[in-house]
Amino acid sequence: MRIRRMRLARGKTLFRSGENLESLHIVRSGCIKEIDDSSCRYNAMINFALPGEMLGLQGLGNGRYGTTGIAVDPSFICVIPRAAFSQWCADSPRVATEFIRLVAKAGSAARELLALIRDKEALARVSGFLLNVSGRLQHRGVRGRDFRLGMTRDDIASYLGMRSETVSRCFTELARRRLIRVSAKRVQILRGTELLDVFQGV
Amino acid sequence: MRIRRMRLARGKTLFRSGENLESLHIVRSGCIKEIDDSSCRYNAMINFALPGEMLGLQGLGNGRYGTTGIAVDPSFICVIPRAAFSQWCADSPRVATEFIRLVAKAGSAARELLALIRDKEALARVSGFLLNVSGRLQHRGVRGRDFRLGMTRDDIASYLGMRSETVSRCFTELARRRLIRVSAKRVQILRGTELLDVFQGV
DNA sequence: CGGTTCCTTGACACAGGTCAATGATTGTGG
DNA sequence: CCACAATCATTGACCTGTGTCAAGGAACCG
Repeated sequence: MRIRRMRLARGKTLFRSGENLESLHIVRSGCIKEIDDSSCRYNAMINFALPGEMLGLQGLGNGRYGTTGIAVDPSFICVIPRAAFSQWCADSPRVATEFIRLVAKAGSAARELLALIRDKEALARVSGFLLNVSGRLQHRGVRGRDFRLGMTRDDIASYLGMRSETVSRCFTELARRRLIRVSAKRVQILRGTELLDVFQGV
Repeated sequence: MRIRRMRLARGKTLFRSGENLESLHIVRSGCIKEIDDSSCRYNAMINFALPGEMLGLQGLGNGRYGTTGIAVDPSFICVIPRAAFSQWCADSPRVATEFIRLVAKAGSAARELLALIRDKEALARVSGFLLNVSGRLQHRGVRGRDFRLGMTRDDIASYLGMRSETVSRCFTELARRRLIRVSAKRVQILRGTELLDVFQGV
């Protein structure tokens, strides 16, 4: 049961919702979005994985992928066969406990997003989203203030529970205030502190 | 390491956010709401546990309670010491795997709520909420079409990402259409099928 | 029985959804 | 490498759902 590596072109599908969960994945480079195609909404993005992050954990609940994973940027992926994963858990309770921890953490990500969407207005959501991406990139040691957002505005909109027009307006407004700079898919964070203020609704 | 049972009066706190996770809990009767007091919002309910359901799972990620648990009805609770839980996991990989499943499922509940809030308007959210409670009660074999909602309108509102006034208006509207009957905290579901239609936004 | 908390209802305002038109970017085939 | 088409992003004008504020009534509790 070897761990494989693979390349995935933009727009290609890594796994499909409902399929048997054969492998877990780790993103080495690029970006994979998870969409919920069970939803009536078209293209409802419910998560996205940046370099260093894991995919498929929530599917362990019932052995099937709960989402469809699509590359929004050319990506490089580690593939961990499920059998290997199960073997590790069986071999070592310590590993199993660690995985419980990981899965629980994946759940709390959903909870954070929930809080963002329930309690904040549009501009705060977009600020929070940008800070979240920035933080996650920095956490892995890369360029956290100047990055490419491979996903479309529609993806971001469905992720944040709003419309792409509103996302666009928020980007424009934050740029007008000189907190960020945007050109197409490239985003620069100019004033992180003030962006945090907007996020927290000061 | 015995499993204890305890009684909890309405309004009493079962555990507090940030405290060391000493036990997991199962609700035998009554209802426990979990609120997120880290949020700036007052009384932000992020979950509630009905009879037969487990509490605290998402806290396994870091060994602390992530929420505060409060009884909204007089409740009867099973207390499982964390040490007992860890012991089971260490003794049997099978139990550990089962817990991974449970924790993953707890995460998917958050995801469902997320979908409800992102994609549906107020009336659909309230319908979905009522169907959810009804289904969970029936799942445990009890009166699923006629139940008491111990929590306040404010709790429901914060759970569903809206205002208590709007929750009230939705209840009134559903009652006007004769899909439910409401008197204070008592709710009867009269036409489940049509309620489902409203939920799905027909 | 009186006070407190909770619920309902109405009037009004505004954030964000909707629709439509234009411009920018990306991808493709010659 | 360029030209053309398709997709994606931006902006404006308008409209609607839900938040906000306020007032009155019902339920609950000591």
